[in-house]
Amino acid sequence: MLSMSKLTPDATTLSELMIEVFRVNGLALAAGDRLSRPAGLTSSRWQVLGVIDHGPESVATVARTMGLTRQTVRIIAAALEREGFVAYEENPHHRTAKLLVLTEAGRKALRRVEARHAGWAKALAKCLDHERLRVTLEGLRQVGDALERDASRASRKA
Amino acid sequence: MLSMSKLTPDATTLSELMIEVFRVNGLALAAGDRLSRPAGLTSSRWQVLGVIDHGPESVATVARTMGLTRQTVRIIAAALEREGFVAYEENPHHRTAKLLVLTEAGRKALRRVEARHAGWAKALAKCLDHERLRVTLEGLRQVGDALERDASRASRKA
DNA sequence: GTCAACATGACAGCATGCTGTCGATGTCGA
DNA sequence: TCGACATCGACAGCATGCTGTCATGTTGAC
Repeated sequence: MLSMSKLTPDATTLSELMIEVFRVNGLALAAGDRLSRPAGLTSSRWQVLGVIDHGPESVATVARTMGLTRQTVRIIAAALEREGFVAYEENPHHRTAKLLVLTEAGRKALRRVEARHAGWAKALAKCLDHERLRVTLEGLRQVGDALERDASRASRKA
Repeated sequence: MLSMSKLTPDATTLSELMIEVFRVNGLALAAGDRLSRPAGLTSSRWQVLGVIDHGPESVATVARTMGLTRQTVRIIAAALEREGFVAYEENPHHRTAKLLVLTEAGRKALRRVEARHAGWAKALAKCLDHERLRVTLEGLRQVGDALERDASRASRKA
């Protein structure tokens, strides 16, 4: 995605935007890991805990919520269970599809990460202009929507 | 990165921005794969070819240029060599550090992807307002810079 | 009630990124 | 010239995502 020879100015700006998206994506993932590490978590594990904080859920449901595959969540859940952050609970509606539920340690870790995250986001936002942030978010959403239309068009053709 | 309870409005906007960055990142990667697949490539492989299009380079140099590790590029290069897109060339300045060089097939594949990419970016940019795109890029860069400062601050503390 | 879809969890295998380590090779200063 | 240091390619091992496949469970149409 880097070579930009023979592109129109608009297309060049778009390509530069993509590169910046890649950069911010990497930095944000690193920040998430940094925030969750002190609680013994990673970004993905923190996110799983966040999903089941609202109530016990099956692996498949968590996967759908997070936009990951069942298999991926299954691995994350196994790790979280091994480390005592979640437990498997019998599901009254399904014999084999057990429910993931937060343990006390899991809840405590989640609260800790959430507190760190809140402080971090607040401090970071203070360095940025709120109106500009809003405009950027809006623009990024338009780009995302355009990309999504493009993707669905491509998948229809294939 | 999803739970946003107890966040200030600024911090909430920032978090939503991150989520949108994740989304666009995924969509852009998928688009890159879609563009390069017809030429028998993936995003990473295309990018490696783009780097050595300017001239033969060692694995380590390509890695630095792309922001990946030597090991990762070594694997990609091995695949590209296996499939005939690149070849290893003797390096006059270093006996063991051979240079990656495009083969004719590699150059042809690269040109093909670049053409597809140019058309794709042009069509996509047409659906978007250029000025808005510029503002979004600018805003994203500020966020990226802030994240980078935050990361280097954190690494200094650790 | 039965049988065909569908949902779920588990397993194998793959892709692509990382780190840590090693030995070979280059480079530069004393 | 020689020795410390940096660089390079290679290997092992890990993390985290994916797909494909399978057996089992659940549900709904008939």
